[in-house]
Amino acid sequence: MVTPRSILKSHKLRITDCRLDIIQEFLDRQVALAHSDLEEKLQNQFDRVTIYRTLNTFLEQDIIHKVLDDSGATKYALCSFEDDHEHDHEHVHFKCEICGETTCLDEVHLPPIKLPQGYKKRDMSLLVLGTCPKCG
Amino acid sequence: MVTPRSILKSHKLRITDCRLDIIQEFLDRQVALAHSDLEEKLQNQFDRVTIYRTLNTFLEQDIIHKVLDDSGATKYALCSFEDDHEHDHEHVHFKCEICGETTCLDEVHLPPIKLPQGYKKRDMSLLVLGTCPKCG
DNA sequence: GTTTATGCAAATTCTTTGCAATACT
DNA sequence: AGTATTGCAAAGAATTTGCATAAAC
Repeated sequence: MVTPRSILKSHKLRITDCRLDIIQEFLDRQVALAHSDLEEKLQNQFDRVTIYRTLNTFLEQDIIHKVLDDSGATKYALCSFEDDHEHDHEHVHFKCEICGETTCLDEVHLPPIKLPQGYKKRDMSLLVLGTCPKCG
Repeated sequence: MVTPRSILKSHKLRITDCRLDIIQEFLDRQVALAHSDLEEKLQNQFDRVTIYRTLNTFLEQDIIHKVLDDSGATKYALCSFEDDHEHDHEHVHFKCEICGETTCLDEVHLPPIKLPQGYKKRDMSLLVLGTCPKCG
């Protein structure tokens, strides 16, 4: 079972309240979160800087990844730990233009893409913009 | 033929040096550019603020579009004026992890994607990360 | 006890806004 | 001439850095 604690332990990171709370937040809401979302949620519990540093630590450790966003804001989401076998490097996200939420569509898989001569692919991210079920 | 001048005219925008130079820069280099790239290139010719405003004007007029980037920097690229028929709302970009350049892969087309129940798509952007022909 | 994370202050970078001067049509 | 754009100064976000204190192992 995946818990904030187990995630930190498996990455050999110290267990602190801020880290636990941030991971918990990602687990609870299955959407991509920006620094500002976390700051708002964990209001006054942790310093703004600590949240930045925590996010950067998690990025380095591949606990979270950046989610592309058209608005300019940097958003993050948990890397999926289910299919951990080889970190599948394929991200499909949906951003609702009404509520602004970005969700990971883990169940959607990208068909193979043919790239022009000479290009070598290592990772792919698809961002779909539109209307989500809640807002539709 | 597409020239900086013709682009501005067809969008009913006034013809100014800054606008001409920025469009020219996009035409010359077929890559996505960040504000900082333009600032560097047009060094001391125009104010930083003017470049920001020009980019925003072009965005509103659909002369350029934002290109997703994993680095956090906002990048822009010209909208393709060839297949102008209905602004096809499908963007495929390739970012080389070695030289950092992002290019539009106009020749690559996304196969139709099946979204889960309730999601309605309006636009899609694919970012492929890897190695480009020059760096490969 | 040693190492690492946190909080606070402050520095940097990125982006927007207001307003007078300038350039475009 | 009338309107939109530019440059400059300044304000406001977003993000990073340094250092002493506090917490984790």
